[in-house]
Amino acid sequence: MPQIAAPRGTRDILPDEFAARRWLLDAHSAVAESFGYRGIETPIIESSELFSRGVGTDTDIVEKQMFTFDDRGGRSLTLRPEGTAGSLRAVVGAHLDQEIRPVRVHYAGPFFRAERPQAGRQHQFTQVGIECIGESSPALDAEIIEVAWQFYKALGITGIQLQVNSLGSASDRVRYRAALVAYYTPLEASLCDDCRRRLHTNPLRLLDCKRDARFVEGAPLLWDSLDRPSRDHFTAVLRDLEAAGIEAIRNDRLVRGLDYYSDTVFEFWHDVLQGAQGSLGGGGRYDGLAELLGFPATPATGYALGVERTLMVARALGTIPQAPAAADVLVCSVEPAEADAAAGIARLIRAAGTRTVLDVAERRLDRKLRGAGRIGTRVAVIVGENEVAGDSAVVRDLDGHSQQTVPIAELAATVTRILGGAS
RNA sequence: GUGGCCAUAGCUCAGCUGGUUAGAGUGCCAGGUUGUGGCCCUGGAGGUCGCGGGUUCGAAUCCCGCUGGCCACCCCA
Repeated sequence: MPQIAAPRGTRDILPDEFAARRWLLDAHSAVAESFGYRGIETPIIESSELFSRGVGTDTDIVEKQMFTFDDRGGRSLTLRPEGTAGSLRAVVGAHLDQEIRPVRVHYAGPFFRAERPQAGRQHQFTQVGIECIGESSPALDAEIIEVAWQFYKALGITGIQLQVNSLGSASDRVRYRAALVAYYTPLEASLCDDCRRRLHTNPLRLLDCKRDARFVEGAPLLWDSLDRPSRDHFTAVLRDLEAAGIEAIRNDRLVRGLDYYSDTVFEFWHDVLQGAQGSLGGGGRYDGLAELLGFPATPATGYALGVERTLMVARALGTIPQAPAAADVLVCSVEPAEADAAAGIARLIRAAGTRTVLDVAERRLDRKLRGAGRIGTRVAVIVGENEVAGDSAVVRDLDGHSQQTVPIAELAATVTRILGGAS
């Protein structure tokens, strides 16, 4: 019978990697909370409509990357492809923004997109993110970027490249889109296949075509279509970033793949990862999203960062801390006759708050001690015939190569002292 | 979704133009040391050669399909 494997595009997180992820996730929570963000968790399945209306029907995500299915009542549900729409639905739906403004929240969890899998691109992937909901101040755009910046710093990741741009208001974008289409339409015959498609589906995407770069040079600039408030907003964001000591690279061709963005958009890149994998995360302002979802107009801004890709960078840079040993102490019996006594001693040591592994297998003592070295415990406690007779145990300091016979009453304290002193 | 590369012990890989018992290193288990680790020596277990079909006297090796991984593109985390 064929063995069952994890589905295509999904992976198991085994203990070594689990520790590294927890390190990253804890760092993100800690940094976000240091800015006053509070944790939230929203459903992994949502109404398909949340994304078709929120993210946009013409986006790649909604067109071809969603895992969608009908529930038993015939309602269309979707495995969430991104976190912003759900977070906004949750916060505004619960009227949290009626109590405190802005509402600052952070989250972490799995997301799903049905693209062809590749390193750093899986059907199921993980993002950490924050959303700042209820106010339109440019200071908040700068604030969320600073949170991300501090997060990378906490991970020891240097060399992050921050790109920023402004998409302007919804009406600015309509105006700009028209200007772009007017510019490209006469050129249509000379465009690459992808660009001809983009011209009709998502004209803003024309800007990041690599093949038709020569046309991009002469294309109208987004900035020229922005009205005064949007220009002022973006100028203020740039000023705040500079004041925070964050280097931002203006990229007037940066357009994000989701329809709900307006004004500030940004992305984080790192060049130790090749190609598109270097895109670590991004975000921006989405003042129009709440209305698209049927809620009262509510300005908001936020970001989402890819956990797997960030870990790839941290691994490449060697900033992931060594995973702690699984336990501090190995308790082993010498002969099967001492198994019960050894188990009791292990309980005693655990009760004192020390992580303890018990080995009462029928094998030679030297193999058990070798196992202690493999696990990485710093202390071995040996329980043999003599020790049981004397209500004691041998406590061996594996780093210090010394050992002593200790009465059971003093065992836990002795172990704690060795562990405390050795580090 | 489009195109390309790849798939052999738990892991990293070797296996020449098809040839009979598929190997190495490492890890695992055991013995050397009838109660003391990290080194060393010896032995052992462990493989439907990703899956299915085809060509052939004979397939890990050649062909086709499938599955999975990787790479580029699209796009994005």
